[in-house]
Amino acid sequence: MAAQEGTLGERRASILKAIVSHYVTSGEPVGSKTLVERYKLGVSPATVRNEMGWLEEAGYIFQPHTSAGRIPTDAGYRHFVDTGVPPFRLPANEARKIERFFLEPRYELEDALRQTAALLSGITDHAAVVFAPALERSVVRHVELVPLAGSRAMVVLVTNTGRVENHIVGVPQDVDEVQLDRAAEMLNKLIVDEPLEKAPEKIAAAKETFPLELRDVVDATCIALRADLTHHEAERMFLEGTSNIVHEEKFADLETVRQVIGALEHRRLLLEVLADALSTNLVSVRIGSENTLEEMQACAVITARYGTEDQALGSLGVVGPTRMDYRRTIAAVHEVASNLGRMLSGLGI
Amino acid sequence: MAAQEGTLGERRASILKAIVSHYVTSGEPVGSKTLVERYKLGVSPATVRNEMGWLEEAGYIFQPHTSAGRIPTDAGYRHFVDTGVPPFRLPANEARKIERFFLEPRYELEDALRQTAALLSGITDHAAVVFAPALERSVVRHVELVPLAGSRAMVVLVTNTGRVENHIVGVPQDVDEVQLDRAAEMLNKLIVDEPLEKAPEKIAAAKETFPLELRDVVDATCIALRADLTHHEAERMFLEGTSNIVHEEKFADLETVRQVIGALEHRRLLLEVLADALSTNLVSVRIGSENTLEEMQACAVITARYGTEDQALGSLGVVGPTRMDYRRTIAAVHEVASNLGRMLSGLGI
DNA sequence: CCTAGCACTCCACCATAGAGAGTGCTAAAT
DNA sequence: ATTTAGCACTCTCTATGGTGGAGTGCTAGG
Repeated sequence: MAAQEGTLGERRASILKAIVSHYVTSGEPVGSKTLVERYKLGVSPATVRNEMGWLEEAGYIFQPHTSAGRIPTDAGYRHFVDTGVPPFRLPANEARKIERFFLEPRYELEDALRQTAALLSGITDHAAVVFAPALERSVVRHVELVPLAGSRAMVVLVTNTGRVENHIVGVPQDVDEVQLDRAAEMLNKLIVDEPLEKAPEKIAAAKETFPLELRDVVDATCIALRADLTHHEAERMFLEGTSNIVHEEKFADLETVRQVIGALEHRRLLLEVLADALSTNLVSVRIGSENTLEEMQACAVITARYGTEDQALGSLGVVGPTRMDYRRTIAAVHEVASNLGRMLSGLGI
Repeated sequence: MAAQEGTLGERRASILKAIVSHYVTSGEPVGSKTLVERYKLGVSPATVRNEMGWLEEAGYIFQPHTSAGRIPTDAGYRHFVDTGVPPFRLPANEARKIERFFLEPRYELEDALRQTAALLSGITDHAAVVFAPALERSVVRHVELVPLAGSRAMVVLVTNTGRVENHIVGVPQDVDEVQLDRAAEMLNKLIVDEPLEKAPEKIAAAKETFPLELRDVVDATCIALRADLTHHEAERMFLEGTSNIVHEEKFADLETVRQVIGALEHRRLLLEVLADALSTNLVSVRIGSENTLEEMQACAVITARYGTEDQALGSLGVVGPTRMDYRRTIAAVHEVASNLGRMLSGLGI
């Protein structure tokens, strides 16, 4: 029956846990009396008060002012998450909702990812973001050069992860459609089934084998691929449920809300926030001040990678107030991530 | 010197104009004294009061409570927009900002459109949305069938408007890559340079010319094209600057903010809001209750189409509080739209 | 080591009052 | 016939002070 308790005693741990649980749902600072009434702690309010004094000293909770109840600090939430989470499953109806969502047939990767973000947002009531499979380790499936008007062409790249990138390049006046086709054919021979990362160098190495008049086009394609690879990552994220940030009074003031929404819009920043989810195997939780991003210090960010056991395809997560139901949210993120991974591998991605 | 005055007298018109101007910048209900002090109306406060009484009767302004100043109604803003706008140009530095933005080289349509939305949002300080060129009247440039793992293939469609759509389809086990290539080649012969709208029927009509073993694939492609055409429009919009909705205290209460942001997230709704911009040639302004969408009745929506003189490619616009600087915003929307149109036609789109 | 009791602190709520802004009306002035 | 000055009135906003309640820390006793 002894719960994990970290470095606190068992009683202190359960008091802290009760404080977090209660505060998350009520939103009001919680006092000793409420605590013993609602949670079977088996001690008197006075004892609880003593322990709360200790917990405050240790930095797990704080008082907004003298003679108010206690509120968990970031460290308090952290302890709660680290010790209280494992044995939790989503309520059956939500689990089924997820399952059913991933059984629907999908025809478009972008669509599917955006809707996944919407699903996650809907289940958690927080803002949700999903990153498309990373290009770095993707394998080239196909390259196409499509002529456009005015001595331009479009380089279309298809990867094994279902991503389709396009890039407009200039082509010399005297290169016609037939020649473009030939260039594309040669390029395909060269880089199909190669990792995209390696593609540019492969092409560069084989440059001499291309007819002289096509070299400009090949150069441009090379640059295009490299650009897709580096610059473009931040654009392939799907953010849904921003309105949830405003929804609740869980965020103290409007200025905070503005900051958070502003930060969410900054794709590049958000990319960083979710980046390290790719390295951890399980669900990653960043609470308040644990976020390096200043605008996010009022938030908890919960992320997970999705993909196969051995290889991460991408990552997803939610952003909400530190005062959130961690157990539920973590379970939801985990569940959606693993379902998405399964679906994509079912699609042969 | 006589300003346009609509159906009101000249003096009433200029008083209304003064009220709108002042309220938009100050945010406070404006009274008769302030009015004569700041705007050279040449009459006494008492006279202004009389006229304000008339304007209130006529529904152009209202009092939040007895003995407060007046605030423009939607009809008041409407009158202001209809009479006060024509002679206005963006401040030079902003005009230059737009110009410079569109001189930068662009390689990717999606990128360009998203950044255009960000630009528009930055200039106007409102939420901005840009719709990609519509698919309906686009012309097919290229179709490609790329094999994926697990008896699936990806249909990649490139249009003359620079859009690249993709769609995953199932293919029979016994169809290999060579056959897919052949099918793609035949399809290209059939529908390249045709309007996308016509493509499915074209293919259906020529179905008999395809070898038996390819007909399933061709059918699937047909369905994919049709799906791209109909279902997918709402997904190709780029929304930026949502945080501006929260930014200002121009929106009365938080609930309104939540509603607006929620509506913005509903891509399908937003599509409708911007849809009729395609029909009007100039800038369209919808103020408050003029919006059919209930959640948007606290907003002004300003939209414009972009494209060539004779053909609209797509539309863009901003969403902000009814209390906005209409002249500036309208000028900005107009300017960005025409610049975007010019840029795209420069790209041969 | 726990608990009951108690004095203390501070917020949240309410009522009250006064200042200020702006109005509508009336009567005088142009 | 308009316009203006004057005035009483209304309503909000802010500050003020008082009260109740929740919650605490401390102390003394179990």
